[in-house]
This record gives sequence, structure tokens and C-alpha cells, in this order.
Amino acid sequence: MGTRDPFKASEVVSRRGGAAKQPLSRDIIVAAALDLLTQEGLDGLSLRKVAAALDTGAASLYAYVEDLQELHALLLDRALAGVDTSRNPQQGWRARLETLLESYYRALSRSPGLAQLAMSTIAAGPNALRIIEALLGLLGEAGVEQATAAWAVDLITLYVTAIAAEQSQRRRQPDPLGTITQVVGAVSAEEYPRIHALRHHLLSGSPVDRFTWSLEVLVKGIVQTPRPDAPAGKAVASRKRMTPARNRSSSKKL
Amino acid sequence: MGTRDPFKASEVVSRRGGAAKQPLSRDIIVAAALDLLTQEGLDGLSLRKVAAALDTGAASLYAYVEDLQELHALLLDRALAGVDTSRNPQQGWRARLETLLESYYRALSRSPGLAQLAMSTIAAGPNALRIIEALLGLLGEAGVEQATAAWAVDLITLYVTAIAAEQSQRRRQPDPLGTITQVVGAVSAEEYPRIHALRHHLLSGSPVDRFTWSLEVLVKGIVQTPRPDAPAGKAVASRKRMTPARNRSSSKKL
DNA sequence: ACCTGAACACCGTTCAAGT
DNA sequence: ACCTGAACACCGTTCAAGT
Repeated sequence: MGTRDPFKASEVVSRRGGAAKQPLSRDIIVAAALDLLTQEGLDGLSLRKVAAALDTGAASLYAYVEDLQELHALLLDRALAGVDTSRNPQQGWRARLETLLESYYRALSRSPGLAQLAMSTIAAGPNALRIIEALLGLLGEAGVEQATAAWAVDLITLYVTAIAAEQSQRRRQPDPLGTITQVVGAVSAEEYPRIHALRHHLLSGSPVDRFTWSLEVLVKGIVQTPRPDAPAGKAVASRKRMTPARNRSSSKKL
Repeated sequence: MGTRDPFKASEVVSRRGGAAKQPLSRDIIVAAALDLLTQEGLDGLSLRKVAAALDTGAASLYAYVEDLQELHALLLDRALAGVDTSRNPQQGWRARLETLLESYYRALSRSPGLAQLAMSTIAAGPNALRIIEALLGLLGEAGVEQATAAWAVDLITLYVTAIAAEQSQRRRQPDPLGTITQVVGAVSAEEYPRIHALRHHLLSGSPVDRFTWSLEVLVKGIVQTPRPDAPAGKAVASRKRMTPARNRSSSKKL
């Protein structure tokens, strides 16, 4: 194990002969970790490797970071820095919502394993808060009651994270035997008639088409589904019978 | 500790003085792993510990299981065995859908870490297929066009898994500093006015209430949102009356 | 065939000791 | 104060050797 590996992979390497090590800092550590995550995926990310990339030992990182878990959280928030929440007043709430969530989705998909990491890390950094704030604003514009919007934000972000995680990892495995494709394609028509009949539909559609469709599902559902305990104030009077938002025809049974 | 006898935690322990080791088998390995997962969570699950519980070395497991990943997949499917897909013809599709998904959700929530595991494991075992098959049937009854139902199943299962994972891990941390509760509760009113204003709403609601609400959102959205490339006109336009999913006589292209 | 101890190449985290 | 080598207690996986 050569300790002096010229394997730095960071900006400041050495000026002349000597090894001019940059001073450690939270920021540099997080940057190196994100680099590593991007290049090697979640499994390739370790404190030891981050330390090695910074030409030090793993123990040194503990002066700046509590934990591997904390590093994960910092990593996630830094990755979310790229999400654009600026308002474009030209567009309606719906278009802006879609733009924002696509940006969110793309940020999580940028590095393999980032979305996976997001599924096991609570996103509560400044960038996550900025995104939530923006979402609340958009849902408000959409006329969603406040208490409902609070839950809706959770639902939406959870879903975007989940779908990014699912797809990031579908990409990890080119086509081993266990893949959905193989299983669904070979399913027995007697045992699972519906899966068999729909096997092509189940696998069809580009990620972006599915994403767009799912978003539409969520938005439509959210706009029409008040929280059970929502104030009966202006929009909804849902106490026992759930009546669709505003005044739709109340015929919808089943 | 000290829940069971010595250390075995499985049926066949020792008959007489000697240590009568049960023969290994896939089934026994998976059972031991599920035990371990239930008792110690995902982080406490390892091939070495499973082997130790079965009084052997980790290497021995490789005769029955390809991989840790494969063990995960087997584990997940075994956990899904408890999901009830039997039809109760007394109830409408909606009630049955809710029952099924609650059962699914509960199965994933039974062991800590199981839902997390599910997020990084493709569920394609017989029990997963059985659940998908049932979901397709229910969506068909709901009048959802077939191609749309195929995508909807993905959306629904992904969501149930994700919310189970989120909550299973919210339970892991009682209340360290980074928790959502702490962050959201202390957010600055100037920087994040909307989060601040809604901070109580954001945290309110029991898991089951949120789950039920989310499900309603999804179902309403799905019923009303055909796939972009779905056959137009024919069946479910937007919210017309549901057809009793009976007359399959008309030409069912695709 | 089935099983296994030992080894290999890794982990996160702690700590006494260095500067 | 900051940094570190070494150690501790773990991992998944492989393999030659045992029965």
C-alpha cells in the first residue's frame, strides 16, 4: 500500500516538488466526497477513500464531520444546490412546478447513488428548505389549502426521490437474470394472466414520459383531495362524506 | 437480548447432549436472516451473523445463496408472503385496493429496515408478482385503461415502499439534532416564511392518516390521468362513469 | 457434494500520541 | 488545536483443503 500515491484527484496538488496539501475543511471534504460518489457510486464512497483522495487518513475527517451519516447529509444538500427555484413569472404555477421538480429530479440523478443516498438521509439542509419553500408557494398559487399543501410537499418530494432512486439503480444492472425485464417477460400466462397480458405495457415508456405522467397524477390528485382535518373555511367542507374540491357534481360514487 | 434460548432462535436446536445442527437450506437461511433483520435492523443484518445464528461460517451460505443481494431479494419476497390478496367480493374495488395496500404497507413495516431494503431491491419474486397481479385486477375494475394501469402499478408500489421506508427510518432516530422536527420547528421566518407559517402542519398527522390521504390522492389522480399514448376516446376519458369492467368484447388493441 | 478455516481486501470509528 | 498511525471490531467474498 503506497501511502504516497500521486492519486490526488483534486485541484491543489503540488506546486513544485513538495506536496502542498490544501488545508482540510468541511467544504473540501464534501467536494471530494461528491467527486467520489459521482465517479464510483454509493458503494464506492467511503470515509477512507475520501481521506485518501485528500491525502490524509480517515481519522482526520472526524475533526470536520461528525459521522458518515452527516457527510451524507452534507453531500445531499450540496447536490441540491443546483436545483433552480427562481421564479419565472411568465409561466403559470403548473409549468413552474413541473420545471422545479424536473430540476430536482435531475439533480438527484446526476450522480449514481445520490438518489439512493437521498432515500436514507433526511434532507433538511438549506437547499432542501429552499425547495420546500418554493413548492409551498407554487401549491399556494394552485389554490391548494395550506394544511393540504404541507402534506402534499412531503408526498411530492418523496415521490421524486423514490423514482430517481429506482431508476438510478435500474441503471446499475445492465441485465442480470433477476431484472424486472426478464421476470415480467417470462411470467406464466396461467399464474399471472394480467401481468402476462400487460407485460409490454409494464415495461414501456421512457423515464421522462413516466415521470411526467406521474407528476400529472399527483398534481391532479392533490388539487382535488383536501386533508381530512382541513379547515372547512373557504374551499372545502369535508367532515364525513368526502366531497370533491369546490363544487363538483356529487354523483361520484364508488 | 435474552429473547430465546441459547443463540439459535430457530426450531431445531439440539436434541440431546450433542449439538444437532439442522442441515442448511435456502429456506432456513432466509428465515434466520429475517429474524435477524427484525431484531437488529438492516445494519445488523450480515451474512456473517446469519451464519453465526446457524452455527456455521459465512462461507457455507454461498452454497445456497449467490450473494448478499440475492439474500435480500429472497428476504423481501418472504416478507411479502404475508400480504393478503384474496378477494372479498363484498366490497368495491376501492375498499379492496385500500385493504391490499395497507396490508402491503404493514408487511414492509413489520421489520425495521425491511422497507429500506425494498427500496434497493427489485421485488420480482412470486409474492411481488401476486400483488402486482391483484393490483392490475383492481385497477381494471376501477375502469382504468390497461396501459395506464401498468404504469399506475409502478407508481403505487413505489410510493407505498417509499413511505414505509421513510417512516421506518424516522423511527430509527428518536430525536437527534438533525431531525426534521428540529429543523422545521426552528426555521427562520424571514428566510423561509412559508415553511415557518406551516411548520405545525408540516409535522402534523399520524402516519396512517397521511397514508390514507396519499392513497386517495394517487387513486383520484390515476383514475383521471390516461397515459399520453393510451388509446384515445374509447374508455376512460377523464371522469366519466366507470364501466363495470366486464365487456371485454370490443377490440382490445395493444 | 457439502462444508469450512483462513485469508483477502475492504469498512467506520476511536484513541493515544505526536506537532 | 489540529492531525495521525495504529488498533478495534466489524464487513462480503474467495479458495484450498477437509470430510
